[in-house]
Amino acid sequence: MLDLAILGLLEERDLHGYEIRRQLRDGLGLLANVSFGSLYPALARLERAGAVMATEPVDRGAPTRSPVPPTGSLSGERAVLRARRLAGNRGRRSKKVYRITDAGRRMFADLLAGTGSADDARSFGLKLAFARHLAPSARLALLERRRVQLRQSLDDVRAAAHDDALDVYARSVVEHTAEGVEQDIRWLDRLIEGERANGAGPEDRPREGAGTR
Amino acid sequence: MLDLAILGLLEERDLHGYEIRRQLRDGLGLLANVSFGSLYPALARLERAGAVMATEPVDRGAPTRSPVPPTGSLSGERAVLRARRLAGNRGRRSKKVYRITDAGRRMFADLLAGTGSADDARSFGLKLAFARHLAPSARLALLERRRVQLRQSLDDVRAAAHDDALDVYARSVVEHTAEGVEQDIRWLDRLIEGERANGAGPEDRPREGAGTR
DNA sequence: CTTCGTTATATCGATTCGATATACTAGGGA
DNA sequence: TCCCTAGTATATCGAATCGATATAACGAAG
Repeated sequence: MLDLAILGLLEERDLHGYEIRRQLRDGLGLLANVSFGSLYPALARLERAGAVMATEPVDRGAPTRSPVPPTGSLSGERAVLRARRLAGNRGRRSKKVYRITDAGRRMFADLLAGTGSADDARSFGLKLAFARHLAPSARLALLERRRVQLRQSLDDVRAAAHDDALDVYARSVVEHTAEGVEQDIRWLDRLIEGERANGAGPEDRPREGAGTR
Repeated sequence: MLDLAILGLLEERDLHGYEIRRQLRDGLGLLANVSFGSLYPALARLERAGAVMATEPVDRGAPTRSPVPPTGSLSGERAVLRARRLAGNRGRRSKKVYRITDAGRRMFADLLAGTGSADDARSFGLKLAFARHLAPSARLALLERRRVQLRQSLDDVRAAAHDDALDVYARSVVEHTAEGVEQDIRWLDRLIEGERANGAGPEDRPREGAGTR
């Protein structure tokens, strides 16, 4: 899930972890508010899998220092770092800038088109946010798969609403959930209609429509 | 999160794990469909914490058998079980029926009233579903806390929508998210109004003011 | 000069999920 | 009779994610 988001951003340009988080939060809002506790392990995972590679930023004067070895005393470690700083190491904290690889691009395409684990609202929202990378037919398929899932969800939640053992509060929760699903379905229907209108053209032309930024 | 749901159901009556899952799924729908991979660890956790206790169901003819020891051969283990069955052990698979303790009831009250980790939609929905166990003032406080959070979310997601680097698909996702939050707020407003109308009655006098002081 | 806010990477424990294994019963055909 | 499936029931495993926390550097404010 996170992998998709990371690779999607790296398709555009090279980024470091902090920047990835910011773009996800500022760009997609709540939907993609990801914590560092999942982001950094995810980046390490993707690097291990060969989907991304870490590149040293060029603006460093000195090569990356090895981590400070534990001395058993906090002040000891601080002393080491202070010595380094005073010794003329004026470089910034090393940023690890990540670049997507060919394998990563393949992985992104698979994640985006694949039917696996697209069943929660967040995964779907993320996929749709990157839907410009899909061929029109695959985009339509994504929307229709999601619609089928939501129809099923609506049936389930309506069945739950018929349970007469619910008190006012539980019932309100269930009914509000149903309304949310209905709104989702109407949204999907508008998107599907739009896709069909657009896709009426002759061929799949992946003409890019995103801003350059 | 799961702890709250489990304790809430056990407040009503004793239940075993499978039944807890069914009631959560059938009663609250999507909001509370929980997997066994979280349910059973949660029950073990609560038992360790002394919040619930496992009681043997009375309808067993024989005491619970110890687990079949590994013989190194599958057919060997099957043979043991077959022998048991043929020997007259007609009992069902042992169900572990859980009962809430006094400590569990206290824990439930704390989880329900506590402001901690109430920030996601699922936790809030769950709390509201059990809101009949709250004093009217605490119920109102829960709703108003949630409303503040949603207002903040709405600001965030609207800020995201102003990002002009978004293509049509990403923008649609963000706008739909905003609509969902708006709908949530309207729902909350209806609930809050209902609470105020109800709470005007002489019923519940909470003594210590849950609001302004 | 010290404190504060921001940028930046990283790890930890806890929770949750999905998949899987095991055990038992009941019913429906072949 | 014998097997196959479906339902009930408990349990564990690995992986993903979160929230909290630690560490580090730096510029601006005071």
